[in-house]
Amino acid sequence: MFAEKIRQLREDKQLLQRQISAALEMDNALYCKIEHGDRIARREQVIKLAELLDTDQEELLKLWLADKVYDIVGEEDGANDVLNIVAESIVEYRRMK
Amino acid sequence: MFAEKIRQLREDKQLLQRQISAALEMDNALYCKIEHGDRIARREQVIKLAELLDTDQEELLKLWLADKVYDIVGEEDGANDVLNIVAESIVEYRRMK
DNA sequence: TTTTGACTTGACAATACTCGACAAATATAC
DNA sequence: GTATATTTGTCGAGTATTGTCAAGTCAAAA
Repeated sequence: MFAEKIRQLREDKQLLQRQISAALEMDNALYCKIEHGDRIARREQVIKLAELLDTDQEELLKLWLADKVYDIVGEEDGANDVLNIVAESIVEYRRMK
Repeated sequence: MFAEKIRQLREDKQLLQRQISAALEMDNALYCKIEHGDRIARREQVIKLAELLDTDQEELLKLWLADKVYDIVGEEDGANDVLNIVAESIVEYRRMK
């Protein structure tokens, strides 16, 4: 998801991990893990990444969030029900505001 | 969501918070917070709760998970896109297995 | 109006997690 | 072979979460 995406983008731009990690001011080992999905980036890092990789920030953030959600429901049965409940309650909540 | 649900169920059964919290072996203050949504229960607690409240375990777990997902995407714009991405990737992943 | 019991809240302590750093291992190219 | 890029494991520091305690409100009973 997020991981594969940034790998792809990086390779498309022919950049090295260490170039990215330097720009993000993070240890290369850490960036490597992020690209593998072993670690989760922080929001600001994602934002900066979008810039570096020259891709849409919003879209990248969505993938990043999707990963986080997947971590919670991915293995669960009834995962889809859960997603529906959430979708539903978002609609409801936003109507109130 | 989860919070309101367990409160409702408890009241329906005419139980006191301290009866629940005793059965769950937790401080009553903590249970109170959970019932308010200030704190998140752990999985085993949810399972035990379903039993105590005489309700469907699966369903209660779904609400509990929904809360957690909501915590992640609730405030985000594009939340629905995120949910769709996740739903999609669940389908995909499960096909592979 | 005191008292009692149920519930709530805030501040703190104890735990559990995550991040980032570093070293070492593995791959890939030259 | 060397050199560079990537990957992996582990550890401490920092962060966040969970649980405890004491003090609080509120409503109904005495």
